[in-house]
Amino acid sequence: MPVRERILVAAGDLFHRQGIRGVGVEAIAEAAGTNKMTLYRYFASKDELIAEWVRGIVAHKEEEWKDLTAKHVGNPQALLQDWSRRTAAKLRAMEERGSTLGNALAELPDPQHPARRVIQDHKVREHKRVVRLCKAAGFQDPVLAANLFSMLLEGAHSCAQCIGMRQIGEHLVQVVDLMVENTRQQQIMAEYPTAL
Amino acid sequence: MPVRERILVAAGDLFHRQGIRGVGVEAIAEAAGTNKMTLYRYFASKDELIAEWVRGIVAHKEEEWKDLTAKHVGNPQALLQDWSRRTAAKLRAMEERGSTLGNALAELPDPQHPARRVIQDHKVREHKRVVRLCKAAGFQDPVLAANLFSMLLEGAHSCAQCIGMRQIGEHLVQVVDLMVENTRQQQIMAEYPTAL
DNA sequence: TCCCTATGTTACCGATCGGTAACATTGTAG
DNA sequence: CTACAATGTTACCGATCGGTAACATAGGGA
Repeated sequence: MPVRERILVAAGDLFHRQGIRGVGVEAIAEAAGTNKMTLYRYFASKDELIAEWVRGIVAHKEEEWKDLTAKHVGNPQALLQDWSRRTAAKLRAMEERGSTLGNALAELPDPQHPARRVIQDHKVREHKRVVRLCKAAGFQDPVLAANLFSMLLEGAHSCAQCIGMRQIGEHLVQVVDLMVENTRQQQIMAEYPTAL
Repeated sequence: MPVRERILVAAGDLFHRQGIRGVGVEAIAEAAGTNKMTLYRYFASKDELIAEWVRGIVAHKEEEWKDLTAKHVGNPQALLQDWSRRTAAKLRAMEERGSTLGNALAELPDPQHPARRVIQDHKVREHKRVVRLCKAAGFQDPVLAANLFSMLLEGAHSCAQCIGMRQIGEHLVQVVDLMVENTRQQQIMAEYPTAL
């Protein structure tokens, strides 16, 4: 594994577990099996390293969206359900610490920080995608539905820390399934009451 | 205003705007119109100051819950609606930065940190309260409903940063109203489709 | 062999941070 | 006035941090 990649992986691991501001470049270099000098030969500054790490996460998420749209072409309902299931699966693997990008946003209050823009742009793109999906899925108020989805998915990461990951994950897919099933059979939310 | 309180207010303001780790004790003392020495005569350490600040926030929230329960005694549905409306109102006043406690949790990864326990205990208490409310409100699956509420309310703070505060706030109360109206008339979610 | 590139090593810089000691100042109650 | 308690001032400590300079080492291709 090339040095640069090892540094990014080590940095990501430490950033996520100890917080961006809670870890120094020296610790990152050591965790990557190298030293500070080499790190600074690949990244101009710690902030640039942070930004590059965030860019990697965002790129990975966008890739996943590509997979999802390719897999469920012409079936936005199934796409939304799959999305919630993947999120729930990730929740189960996420111990203690909440959303990576959410935490990063909390730790980088400076609006000028390069990483902030990357995250916000990505969230805006994601939201637009969800609105489009909800429109295609036949929701009568696609923006409302998309905001509901976003709130649920984002909130799941926060709640999972204090309530259980398993329960939150299961209920997340349960609610999303209900919403989607509801649009599938035009006569809406017939079984929603039984579940709630 | 007594010194100790001024320090707590100044600290809270700076913590929220610049991040806990992004502000030094000297800046806090100056913002409070005093100096570092006096600060350390009231707080044993920065971590204790953080913990005390968090205790204040949590106490304020618990107080608000007392108000809510006193105001809507015997009417859990109205309570939940009022809760969502107050949250939406706070969202409108929250510029850029997300949930204060959520950010604090992200900035204090150490499980041993005194402030962490305070936040987590509070969230657990809050969740139990919401479960009890959902049971009283007649939801068929109170735990599922409570988790849904929690995800929505928590997620609203995250989403408000990238989508608009106003829109998220409005949609939050809209969805909560639908859920609550649904339990009021046993015949469930009749108008939910029209809205979504 | 020679050289060039990538990486490691060490030492260091200036800044900032949390926290403390010693002393000066102020204001108020008796 | 005096005495005491609260607050301000200054200077400092040790640790850590982000970042750099200078030099050593290694390894591979010509």
